[in-house]
Amino acid sequence: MKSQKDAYQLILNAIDTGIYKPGDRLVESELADRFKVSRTPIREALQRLETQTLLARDGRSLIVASLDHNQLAELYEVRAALEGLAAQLAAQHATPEEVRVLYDMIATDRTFTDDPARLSQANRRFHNQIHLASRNRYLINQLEMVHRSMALLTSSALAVDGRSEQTLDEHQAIVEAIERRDSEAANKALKTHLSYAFETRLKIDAGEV
Amino acid sequence: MKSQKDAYQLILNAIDTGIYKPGDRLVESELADRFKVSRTPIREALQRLETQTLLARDGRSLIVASLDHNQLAELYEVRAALEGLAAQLAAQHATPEEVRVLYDMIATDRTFTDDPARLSQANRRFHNQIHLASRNRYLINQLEMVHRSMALLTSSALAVDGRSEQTLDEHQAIVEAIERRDSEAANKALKTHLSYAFETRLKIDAGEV
DNA sequence: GCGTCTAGAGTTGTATCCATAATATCTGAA
DNA sequence: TTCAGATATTATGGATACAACTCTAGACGC
Repeated sequence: MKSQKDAYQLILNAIDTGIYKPGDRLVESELADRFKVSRTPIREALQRLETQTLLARDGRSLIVASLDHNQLAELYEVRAALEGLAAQLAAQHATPEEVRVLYDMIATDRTFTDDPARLSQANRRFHNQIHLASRNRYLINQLEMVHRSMALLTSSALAVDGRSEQTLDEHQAIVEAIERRDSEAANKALKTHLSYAFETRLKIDAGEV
Repeated sequence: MKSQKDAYQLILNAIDTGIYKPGDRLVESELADRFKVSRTPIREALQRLETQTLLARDGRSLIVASLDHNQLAELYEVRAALEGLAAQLAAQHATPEEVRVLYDMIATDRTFTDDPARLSQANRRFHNQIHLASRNRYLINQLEMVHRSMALLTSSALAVDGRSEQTLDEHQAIVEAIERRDSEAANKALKTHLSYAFETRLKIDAGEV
């Protein structure tokens, strides 16, 4: 049975896989048709997506949100603050087991630095693990939203030459700070990491245009 | 005409005015009845409120979210990070006019330090003004959500003896840092301010129980 | 008397219908 | 040819009807 949660996921996937691109108008009846459900669950899913700012209003209708240069910069500022806080809290709360898991992740990730898609997923899991270690559910939620916005609306920045190795080195520095329980250093290390990531993205965007 | 936005506001107000308290179950047909609209706009409003974590699921039904001690602490941590960032950015972007407005607000607020309700509203406006000066729309959004959670789910912390004057002195310090364009100091001043505010809240909660 | 199964009421979830608003198109005139 | 006005089509928002699911209470059997 299709349900409201399904409709939400289905639309999310459709946006994710590029069936609907930023700026595209989403027509309820069209979505209902595509996913073989009535307009009701579609409408509710769309509203959810709208409140999460993944969709935007254009007059009366909804379009897939897009991030212009300024918005991307703004998003990165907020993300840096939240991720920095997560690292800081992780340094305070992470158990030895969690630290080991983080180290293991980095070690594993080093074995496929030439597979950007897989690395991107691994990157996501790494950051997620830090979020969880923060022991702050509200923060975890906020970061999930931030990541969703970024994941859907931008392509991966890990395909640049040498960026993979650099990324993992930065990850290493973050985990070391967490292991030392040095929350200040962890905060800073994560912010630095994101700063480089943002820089890389900007370079990609500049080149692609 | 009742509309979906109205339903959202109506439910929000109903929670705000204590008609529905944290933990209360919200029955769609009951709300529809109360507000003289059909279940459709009610449902959409409820979904919005749920994604904003003002409502939580309990099995199949929705209840008004509540903040326990831990959640309140978690919320304050995130709020401090975001408000700190806002102050930091405000120090970078605020125009002289905006700084003057902030100073004016403090001056005005000093004239009614004995009216907690009015002061609470003024406090809200003051912080809002700083948010706007950050020039970061995403951040403004996030902070609006944080404030909504806190405003709905906790009573004001400004009714404590002497806290009003102290609050305004802290506000003064924040604005001075912004005026000096000292973003680091602004960040710190706002975080300190919130730290005291949280401390006050904890004292209230401890006394009330 | 206790446990389980069934029947029923109540609530959420889905589909469809209707009304209204917005937009696009077509026609006519300048 | 272009602009304006009117009309027609289409999409969204709201109401209602219907189905599925859950939880409870009562009855029957062990």
